[in-house]
Amino acid sequence: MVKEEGFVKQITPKSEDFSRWYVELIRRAELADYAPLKGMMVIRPYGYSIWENIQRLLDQRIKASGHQNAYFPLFIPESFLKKETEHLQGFSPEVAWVTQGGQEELEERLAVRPTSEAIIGYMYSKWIRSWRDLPVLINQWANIVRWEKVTRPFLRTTEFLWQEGHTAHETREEAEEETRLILEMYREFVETELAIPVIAGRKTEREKFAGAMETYSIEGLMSDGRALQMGTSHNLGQHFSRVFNIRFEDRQQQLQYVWQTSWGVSTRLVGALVMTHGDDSGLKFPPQVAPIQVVIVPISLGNWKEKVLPQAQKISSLLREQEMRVYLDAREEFTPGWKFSEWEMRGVPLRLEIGPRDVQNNQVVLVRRDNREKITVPLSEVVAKVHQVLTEIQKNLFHLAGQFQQENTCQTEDYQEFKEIIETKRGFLKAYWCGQTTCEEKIKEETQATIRVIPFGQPEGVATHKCLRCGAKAQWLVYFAKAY
RNA sequence: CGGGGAGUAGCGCAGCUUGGUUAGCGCGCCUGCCUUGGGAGCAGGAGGUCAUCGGUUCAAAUCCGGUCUCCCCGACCA
Repeated sequence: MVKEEGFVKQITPKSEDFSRWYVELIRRAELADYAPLKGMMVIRPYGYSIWENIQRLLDQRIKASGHQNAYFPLFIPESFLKKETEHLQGFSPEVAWVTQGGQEELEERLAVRPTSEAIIGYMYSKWIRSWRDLPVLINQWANIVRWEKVTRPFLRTTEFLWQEGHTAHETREEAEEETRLILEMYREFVETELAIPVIAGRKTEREKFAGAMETYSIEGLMSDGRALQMGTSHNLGQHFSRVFNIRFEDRQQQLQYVWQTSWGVSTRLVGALVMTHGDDSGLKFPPQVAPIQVVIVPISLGNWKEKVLPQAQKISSLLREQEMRVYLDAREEFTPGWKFSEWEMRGVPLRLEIGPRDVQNNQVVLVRRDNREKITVPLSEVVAKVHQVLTEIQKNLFHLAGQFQQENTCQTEDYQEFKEIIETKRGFLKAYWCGQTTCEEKIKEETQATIRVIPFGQPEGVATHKCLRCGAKAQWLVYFAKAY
């Protein structure tokens, strides 16, 4: 174990200033850089690679559950957006408009999609005629524009990348089932691949998606004690089908409006990875989504190019044959020590060192990013061992994040104590709530904490408790937190 | 969108109060030698429309105004 200090220079320690640490790290690790436009960023190759891994792993799940990918237009005519007033009102402050094409003023303004319910709803009304056409299970990978006032790299940018699923069903029950199934898919995905434990549940009326009947979400707890919404799944009911006239003839030959859902996760997940796992030395990526899973650093001593490098290259190909993402850092202009620090900062889960001594002894040295443990491994066992250690790191990161979440989740029935905890420790706060929006809003005003989620699996006897703020009969046990 | 802070070499900063030769420093970068198992050393070198536009002045990084961008704290959101 080596002291953290001195490993990474020029990055503000996480404990000292979390926000600075976050933005400095993202730029130094080359995940992203600011574009010369307000609130816009460039996702650089190293950062985009994470998104590609997220896409690949999530896309597999989306397709395995019967959905297909498609692509809808970037622009939405204003009249389409206006049809659903609740939806429009929810988004209007953050819609970007196109008013001119070439030299000509457009007759109708075009919205740059803030989400695609409207245009997809319109298309569905053309495609759906009979119950035999249902369900429609479509997903699109796309970019979205929301004119946000306050932006932060990955967490909230004016343009971002996401996946949005839009489905249409015969019955309310089927739509509800889809909504819940997708939320569960998100939970499993985020916990398995990103190693981030989340709380799944239902959103309150106030936090619901504009135009939705129900919104479900998964919420993670970042290591500064603030909550981050990491994925949402909406049961849209018949709101949009009534507005866009998406009707079908049911099994009893009756005309019905379809029941719809929509759901998405975004490039925000990359920010969640940074904030959940990173430390003072830099990033710490779970192997499943790490751009580079193993970095091989040959120790450049003496005639290392003849003795050490070939061995390193051989190991590199062996690991690549196993579909591992490997980078052999044979650059001569940097010393091994420099490379160690650099790759730690950039979050590579496992480093493989090989020097003259190791070649002599037919071995390599593995060093874990998560706990800095050094493991000497005989050459013959390298592939198996690397595989095993990567699996352990993935598990360990999830375990550590889970521990953090537990340690930072409190429950209280005392409003004064609630305020203190939110003020000092932050984290998740479980508390009873009467179900009234007015109470929810007052708590937000007074403490800045919002109800992140009404978790599934409510405990017995909630009604015997009192609302945290008003003292009325409790309806739910909910998770409060300061949120991003 | 309100309140506060900032923009000088790739990065981190000094210089600005009190305008005046050639705008500095550390790291990084380039060349060479030498090194390399936790961010090596020496020597030489390159790199700047001082965010941007305008104003004041004989003279502006420095003074005044507009704009853009970033950071922090609030109201809104993936």
